[in-house]
Amino acid sequence: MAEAETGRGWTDPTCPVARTVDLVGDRWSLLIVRDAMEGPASFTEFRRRLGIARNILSDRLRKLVDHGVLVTSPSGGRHVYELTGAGRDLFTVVVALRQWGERHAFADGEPRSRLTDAEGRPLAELRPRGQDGAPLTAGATRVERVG
Amino acid sequence: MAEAETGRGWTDPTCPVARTVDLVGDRWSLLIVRDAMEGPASFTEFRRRLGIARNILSDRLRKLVDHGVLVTSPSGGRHVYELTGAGRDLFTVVVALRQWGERHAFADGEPRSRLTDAEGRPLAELRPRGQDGAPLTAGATRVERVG
DNA sequence: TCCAATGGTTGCATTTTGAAACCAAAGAAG
DNA sequence: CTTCTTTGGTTTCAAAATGCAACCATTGGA
Repeated sequence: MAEAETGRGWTDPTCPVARTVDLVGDRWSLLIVRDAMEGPASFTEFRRRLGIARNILSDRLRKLVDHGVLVTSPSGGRHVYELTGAGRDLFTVVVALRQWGERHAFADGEPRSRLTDAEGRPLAELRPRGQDGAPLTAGATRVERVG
Repeated sequence: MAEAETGRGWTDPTCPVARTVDLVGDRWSLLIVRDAMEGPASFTEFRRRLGIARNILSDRLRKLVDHGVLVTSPSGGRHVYELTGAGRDLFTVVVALRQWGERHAFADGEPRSRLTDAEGRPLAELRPRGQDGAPLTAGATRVERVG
């Protein structure tokens, strides 16, 4: 039943937002991807860092592999999970979630982890922009519906 | 029990990514926010567009209001839900999810909705960048852990 | 040969989800 | 003022997802 949603079963088949949520929008997948951004990791490493139940982790890793987000090398003893190109491409989503959380999910002064460049400087804030580079609010955009 | 996670109960209290996932990372909240981006909407409008169960929609709307993502005007007969500033700020997250879905969640030629500017042109692709504007991959960044 | 570590799977109880039925308030229709 | 429809829910209950604990299989030493 890991493949049950490949053909139909999408929440909203024509919406790319809904498809992404269907694939990685549960409580754990994006946190697994977040940790995988720091490098290949084993089942046990994910488990220690996330405090996730074993069977849930097993299920999520299998689904992420099925969906082409992770690959695993089934060599002896110790499996290592690593992001694919599609998985690394989720970096933008993770950063967007992180920046929103920094702005809206903490009280002033609460301790929080930070994402920086190699020299310890914070990243620029992500912002939707037009092809000309001008920032766009939601009101300045339109969804072209296909149906 | 809508407030049970305010004090503790976070999946990973110091991580802004995890906090955001705790707040809006279920199967429906981000789709509600996505639709709310197109303008204020009523309970019934959300229900028709999403095909969501009534009680789940009721619960999610209440939580999103509690979390400061939506506001509702409890005037007669018909409630209207509208994004707050924090809610509109989720636009970046929605666009990031949409762009990833466009790249990785469709087979070639499958019909899909598109997001454009007011003139029908596609948006620029979101990319994490340093303060100097240079694109950054995950490998070129670090998470400063606080614990 | 035994033993510990890794990478899981299998119950089973709890929680979340969802479909359908029910309820209440506000207009509109008569 | 009474009835009917629309809107905005709540309640109920079955099914699915979740998580804890126990168990199993393979690998690689001591």
